Amino acid sequence: MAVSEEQLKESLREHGLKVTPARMGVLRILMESQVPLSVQAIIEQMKSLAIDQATVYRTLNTFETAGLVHVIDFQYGHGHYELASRPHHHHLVCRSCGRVEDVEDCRVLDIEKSVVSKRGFASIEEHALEFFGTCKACDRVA
Amino acid sequence: MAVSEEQLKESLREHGLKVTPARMGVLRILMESQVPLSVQAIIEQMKSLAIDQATVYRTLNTFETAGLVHVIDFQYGHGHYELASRPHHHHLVCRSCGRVEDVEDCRVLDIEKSVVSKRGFASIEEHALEFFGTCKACDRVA
DNA sequence: TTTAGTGCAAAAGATTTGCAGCTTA
DNA sequence: TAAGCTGCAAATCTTTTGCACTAAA
Repeated sequence: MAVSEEQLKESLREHGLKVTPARMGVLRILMESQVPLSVQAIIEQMKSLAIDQATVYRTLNTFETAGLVHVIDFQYGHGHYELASRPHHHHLVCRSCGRVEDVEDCRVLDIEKSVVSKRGFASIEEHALEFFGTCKACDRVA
Repeated sequence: MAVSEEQLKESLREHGLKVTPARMGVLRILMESQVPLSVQAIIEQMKSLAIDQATVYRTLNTFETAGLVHVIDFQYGHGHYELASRPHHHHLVCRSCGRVEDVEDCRVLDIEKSVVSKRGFASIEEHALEFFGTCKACDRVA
């Protein structure tokens, strides 16, 4: 879980970014999280480092442009950030408790291939796939 | 493309909603659109009917709760609304020009089944799948 | 008539930006 | 040192809400 300073610095440099306390902080939070985080959750955690929210927004945008993070949509009206370095996967979201699980099994590539060949599209760079349902714990309560 | 007043009224009543000019207007805009629309685009169109933006927001929330519309995420930071009555499909979005095409071919159900059986989830109610790429027109220009 | 919907204006939230000062490479 | 970050405060934008009034069933 714990991430070393060196890992953080190396990761930033690999993406051509300067090393600063704000970036180290945001990156550490994302690296140590098991689930995608909202901007607000990150801002909240960054307060302990006395980092301004404007900086958090700027940092996340920088990270996104640098390809360091992805934005995931859980249909809450705002995105959630996740490290782009994680292996390709999707999410399973419980609409009752908000619990999020990863889904490694991705068979979307077949669909992609046929979509590209049948359509007027030149290429597909990315796809987003999320599942929404009810987890067993919530189901038992209901 | 044109939608009759009767169709609009019937659709609203079917969902247990009162018939009002604001609702007829928003519903007509969604019915006549080939693509999912942002709230701002709808507000813009509703100005010609002298309907306030607060009413548009309220109307869209009402529609969503009533199951009349779905919100789609194109990763622009805000959702796009689409009629829920349309047959199940996904979207192909050109990141260059914003063009949106429907993808009828959905083979996600297989994934869903295995996800439910292997995981601690009781049920899956919905999934969201969007593709992002470059359309041929944009590809030629680039 | 009764309940629900709407306009208007204000409030609340979320995100972005200008600018001066500070830090990184 | 030069270029790029950051804090702070203000500006923008987006969405929600209170309330009096109006319209739908």
